[in-house]
Amino acid sequence: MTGQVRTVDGRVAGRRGQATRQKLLDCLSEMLSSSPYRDVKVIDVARRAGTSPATFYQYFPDVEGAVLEIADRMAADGSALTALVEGRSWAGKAGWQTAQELVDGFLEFWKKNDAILRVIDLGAAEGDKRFARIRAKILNSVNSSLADSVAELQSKGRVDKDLSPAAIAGSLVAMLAAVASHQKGASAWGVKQAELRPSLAVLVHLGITGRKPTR
Amino acid sequence: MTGQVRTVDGRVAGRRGQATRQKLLDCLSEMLSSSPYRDVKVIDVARRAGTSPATFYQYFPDVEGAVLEIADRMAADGSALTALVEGRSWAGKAGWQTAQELVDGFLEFWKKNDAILRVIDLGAAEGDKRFARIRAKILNSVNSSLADSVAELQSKGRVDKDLSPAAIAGSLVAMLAAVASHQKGASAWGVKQAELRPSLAVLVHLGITGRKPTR
DNA sequence: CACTTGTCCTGTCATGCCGTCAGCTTACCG
DNA sequence: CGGTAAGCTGACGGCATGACAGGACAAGTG
Repeated sequence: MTGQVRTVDGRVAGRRGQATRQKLLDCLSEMLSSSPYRDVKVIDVARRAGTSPATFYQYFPDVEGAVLEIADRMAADGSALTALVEGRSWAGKAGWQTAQELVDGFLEFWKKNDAILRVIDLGAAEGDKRFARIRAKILNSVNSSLADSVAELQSKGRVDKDLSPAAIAGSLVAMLAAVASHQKGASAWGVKQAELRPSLAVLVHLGITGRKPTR
Repeated sequence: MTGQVRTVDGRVAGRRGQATRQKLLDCLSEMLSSSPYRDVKVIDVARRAGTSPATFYQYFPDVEGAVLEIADRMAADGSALTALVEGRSWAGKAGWQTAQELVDGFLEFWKKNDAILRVIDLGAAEGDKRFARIRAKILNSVNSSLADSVAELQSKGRVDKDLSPAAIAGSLVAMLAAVASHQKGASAWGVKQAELRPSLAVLVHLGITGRKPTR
């Protein structure tokens, strides 16, 4: 599946080359965490990696290209989110449990990858299809599974039948992503971190099942 | 309240100066809509405004400074969102009406100002307090009003009392903002635009009142 | 061991944007 | 009409970008 790693000018990268390439990606990741996306410069990344700008351009067309690579890898890793919803029950106490674990997993994942996720979100919002695809890949793993649950509860008459399951699931997932990406600044709008988790869990449970959770 | 407009080097701006300044802001706004934030350069803005980069730096410290100015004005304008929730009822059919109009107003506002709102969101997520404050200013107008409604319904026993009203309201508002900022790309994750509105309205109504809307 | 081959890195260069300054032009006012 | 402050820009040093050719290095070959 993963073809050979290639440089911009078409050579195949060997062991040493892949190591520097990886180091550049790592340093770029750190830079994204510590400074605004707009101010991340190739020369800074190269310096931090102990190499020169020319080397960077041998492996990536530009900063955006490298960011896409990081995002792609994280997207693959992000399929771990699927485990949070796949095969879970939304009935009774188990449903409350499911909602809580989904929220926790989401916040955790976002906290761990906040820098790159910010950039993906921006790219997608700006209309860049490559970023939009990656964002969809990450969220869809949760999204489609939630949509299935909604559709199932619809057939039992618990949820309004003329609503689109995908739209409900998508909105809830977007909510989780949005809150997660601003969780650091939550206190700025007068909410304590600890209050966020239960509230989100209740909202998710309400949205999926149409009922308040039984704890 | 609004002090005199001043240039970077301390002069007071006269009629002509304020016009140029405004033109620069307008052009920057257009640039933000048409190209990625990362690629917006001072020289492009200046060229489009029919002036020189040096002039830009006379009125703004840098691109970010000008963006903050645009954001600030929009935040003032954005208090129009307050009208969507202030003094509205969440009971019965009126409640469903309120939810729908809130969603509509939100999506509309976002569609009109998507470019600048994207940048504000990014800045806030990156931890810049100036952007966070502006974002809070926009969202708080809706947020606090919603929180009041939740608190009121809590006292009637309709909503769980150990949940933070501010956290619930904040999460719902974050959802609206997130979906709004990705509404163009909604089809990418398999949802039609038209399906979004009712789903969001239902979720908001559920979150605030704890009950499905009666239509 | 010298030689070859192909990968890997960097010095260097042209180009273009950044951010600042001195200085020129324009408008206003007594 | 002269003085004063506002308004604008040309020009400049500095730095990032992106391309290239060539040197360093490791591994295989006779």
